[in-house]
Amino acid sequence: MSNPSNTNPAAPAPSDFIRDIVAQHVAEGKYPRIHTRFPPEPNGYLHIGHAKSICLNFGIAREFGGICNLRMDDTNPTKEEVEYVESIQADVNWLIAGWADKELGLTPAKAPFYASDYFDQICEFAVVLIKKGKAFVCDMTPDQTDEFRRTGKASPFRDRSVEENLDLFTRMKAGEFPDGARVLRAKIIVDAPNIWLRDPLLYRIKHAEHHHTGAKWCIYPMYDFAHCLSDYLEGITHSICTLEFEVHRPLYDWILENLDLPRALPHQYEFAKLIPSHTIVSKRKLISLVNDKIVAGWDDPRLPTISGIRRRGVTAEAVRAFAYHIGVTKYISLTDVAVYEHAVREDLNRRSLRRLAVLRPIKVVLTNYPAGQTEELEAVNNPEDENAGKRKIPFSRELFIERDDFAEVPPPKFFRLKPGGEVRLKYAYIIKCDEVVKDAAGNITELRCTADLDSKTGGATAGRKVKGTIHWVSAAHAVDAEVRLYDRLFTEAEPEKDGRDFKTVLNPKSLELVTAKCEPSLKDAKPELRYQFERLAYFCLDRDSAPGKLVFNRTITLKDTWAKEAQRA
RNA sequence: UGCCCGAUGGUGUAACGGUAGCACAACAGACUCUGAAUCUGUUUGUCAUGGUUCAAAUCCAUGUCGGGCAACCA
Repeated sequence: MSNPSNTNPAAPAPSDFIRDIVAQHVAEGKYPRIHTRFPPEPNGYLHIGHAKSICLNFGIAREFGGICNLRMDDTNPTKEEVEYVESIQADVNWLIAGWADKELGLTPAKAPFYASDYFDQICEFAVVLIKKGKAFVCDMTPDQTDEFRRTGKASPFRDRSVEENLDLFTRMKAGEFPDGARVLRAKIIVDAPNIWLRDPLLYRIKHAEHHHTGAKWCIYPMYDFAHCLSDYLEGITHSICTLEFEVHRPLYDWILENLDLPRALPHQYEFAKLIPSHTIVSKRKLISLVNDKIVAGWDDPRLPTISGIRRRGVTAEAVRAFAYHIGVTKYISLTDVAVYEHAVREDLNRRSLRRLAVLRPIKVVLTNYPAGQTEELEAVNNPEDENAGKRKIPFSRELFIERDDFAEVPPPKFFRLKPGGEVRLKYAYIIKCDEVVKDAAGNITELRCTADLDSKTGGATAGRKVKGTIHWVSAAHAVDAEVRLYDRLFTEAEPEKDGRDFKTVLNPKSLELVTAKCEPSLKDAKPELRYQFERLAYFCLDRDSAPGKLVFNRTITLKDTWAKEAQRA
């Protein structure tokens, strides 16, 4: 178990500086209950970086007996869409299923939370600030506002009367002014060292339909105003976000502290977001990979999107184990994809059903095995799990083996099949290669071998030691499957290092299609199960499969020390 | 430029003034009817310079390097 806290209550829970703070608060009894939230903006698909945040927020709720709200941070109607709301919900549910479902906070309607559901209350808070003389309506153009804020100058509208501000804000809300004509601003410090305290914008005019509130509003709160108040309204105790919001924290606190709120205030804590190697995570660049048809869609198994990860066959448990391993700090670092791959392999090794399948077949004929005879051989489903049971595999005179498992001129330390050499067929016989048959062009078309008929697993000479064991499939019984061999999308750890165009370092072999020969039991492959094609890789059934048409995705290869060895030679 | 944050092996992380540990990676070996898994072992580290202290990765100062913010985005 890579994340002991997943199943073993006695194992140590993850520990990091944020959890230390939370634990301290729990010890002090500072809050009646720990309450976190995951607040994505519904303007794109969730990716592995979000997964880190989800695991952190839901994990804390889980470990400290709290709640974590999924909240759509939807304060900008021109960028957000229902399609994204739905995908976010699906991705979060998938990632926390069976792990933190009980910690998922839901609205009375059993739906996720929406910041836009608080627009009435947020608007009332704006009025409170105006009445306290702590907010004003500003008529400057966006360019002027930028200029004044950059240079630390006061807006000429800063000292409007409360009455005028109230009137203007009411009329903003009523739709009397066009987009951009006026904004509501907090009155804090015009030349504060922290830009976010230089009379920041609270509300702007946008005559736009909102995916959740429809045409009700033409003014929308800015992130800084909506976020802290949404947190407060939901009773959030620990508002955990990424490092770029660190400089916003004084504003977060200022708004809440200047509203005379009766309940305990939430506090913001920041951590470094995940930067995974060998991929890109930026929304804009992900979109361009999709639009340029470099990948097949948002859930292309090569993408680091949660939907892509899921389709690739990675389990939620593996993603959570990965999140556990990388930890949480304020240090911005590049996380080697090897850490992720290790978590995926560890999980798949434990749960996968072993199957025999040949990706690049070469025919083998056992000349001393009776034509027309078929045997059923017993095979173990999962050596890591006795309860997975056993199955039968048919064996006959003509077989397929992997092209890589035969070498006419074997390199040093090659202990697979070679002319005159012996190898064991897994669960079956030891065979010896007598003859290599080639076509006119010199391509190998067939290997003629003899089997040691007493060497069958369990048989008289079964104990004979041969160095290699290879997988195989009975030619007459094999079922074909389309197999999609996925690999890393980029050849470089940092595709955009030193400003290079990430499209120049795409891995040309990130997807390779083959038609594999599979053992017949794979006809009944199920989408919810995971398979290891022995000695090759882990696979899952793709949703493109149909009755009579098998499609498998390669999730990840087995570690291959031989490939490394062979490369060195 | 201003403000803010950070720096521990190749990579990621722990050590909360008292033996620098763990994971990944790499390498070597054992085992193996998966060149997988498993097991054993090995290599490699506190950004720099001062200071405080019996004792500093940890506290302080300065510097260096890296990052964030300076949207009517979040």
